[in-house]
Amino acid sequence: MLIPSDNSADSRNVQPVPDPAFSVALLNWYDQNPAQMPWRGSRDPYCIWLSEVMLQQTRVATVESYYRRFLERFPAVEALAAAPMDDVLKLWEGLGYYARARNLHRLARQIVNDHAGRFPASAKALQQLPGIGRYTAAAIASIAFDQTVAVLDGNVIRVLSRLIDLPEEISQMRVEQQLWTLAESLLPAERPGDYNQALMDLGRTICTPREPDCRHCPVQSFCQAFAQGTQSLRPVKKQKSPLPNVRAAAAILRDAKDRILLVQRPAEGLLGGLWALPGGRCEAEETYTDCLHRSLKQMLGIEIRVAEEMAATEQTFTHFRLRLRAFACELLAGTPTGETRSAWAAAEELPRYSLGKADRKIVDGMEQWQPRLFEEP
DNA sequence: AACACGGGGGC
DNA sequence: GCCCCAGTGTT
Repeated sequence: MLIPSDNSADSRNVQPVPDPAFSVALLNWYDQNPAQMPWRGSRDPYCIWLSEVMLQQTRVATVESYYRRFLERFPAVEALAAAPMDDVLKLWEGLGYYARARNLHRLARQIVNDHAGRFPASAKALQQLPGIGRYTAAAIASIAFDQTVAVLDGNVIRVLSRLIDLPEEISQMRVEQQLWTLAESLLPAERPGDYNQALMDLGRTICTPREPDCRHCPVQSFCQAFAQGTQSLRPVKKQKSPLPNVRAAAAILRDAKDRILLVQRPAEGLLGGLWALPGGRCEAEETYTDCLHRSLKQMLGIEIRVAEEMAATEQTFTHFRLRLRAFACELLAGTPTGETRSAWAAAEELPRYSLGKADRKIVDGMEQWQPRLFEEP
């Protein structure tokens, strides 16, 4: 047992006794069940950093192909620092949380310009860099630099909250702090990087959110939730409120050469820096047509006529549900001007632009809207 | 402490 | 449809 099994208020502040047998059992399992990933085995801080940023809130299976493409295009931090932001965002398209790509690019330039191309080795120094929080700093420091620092991510939270059968809701800062302390107390001095990865592998493959495979768990004998039969109840999470619905309208504007108008979204905020069909969110009670008139006048200073609806799509974001409708439009007056960067894109150029999923879906479907002017023979 | 920030995979 | 993912930054 790692800590007293009762979770009464009296025992809440009792520090767990680190049991060396725990890390030994975990590392043995790790050595005998190697999980293959493109970044596994590398000690290059650039590679570890890239993989860890991509893995933030993103599954291993999703990251693998992105990681390979990214490393092929930017083999070292100097190549990334020298690249235009648009290229970075294009490689990131579809991976989501685009602030990660912006911070990645910023950090690469910082490393090259201010740190002679070298990553700092300490978790504390790493955490000062953009896009690197406590988790990522500890992951890089332990894996690439063999520093004895603990990680705490979604996987580790699940494993540890089961290990001590934690009945409290985990989003509270006090509880999270308690889990960090527990993670640190369990961390062995030897092979901290492998140990951290072993803990995350365990959470990903054995100690899963639903129906954990406790029969094959290498640390089952240490697990209080297993002993109590409460593993499916841990960790305790706060229930989420229903998502609000957001309506948005997009304009399909074509010029004489049949190119369509794209705009670049503001660098910060939702889908920041990506390209998009011009348009925006509908205000309360506002019709889609009125929304297009308003937003295109505001963004680009142009007057349009809104014609027929060409496509509609739905997308669920973290905190709202988007209903996007796209309308064929006609340019009545003016030419795109103002703060918003815009471009007329020919069909064959569309793949070069970085678009969010909803816009990409609409643009990809365009070919079917009307017969091609030039059929293949 | 609460919220903004994407998209996909598994059931 | 719902959950949740190798989290971070802002307010």
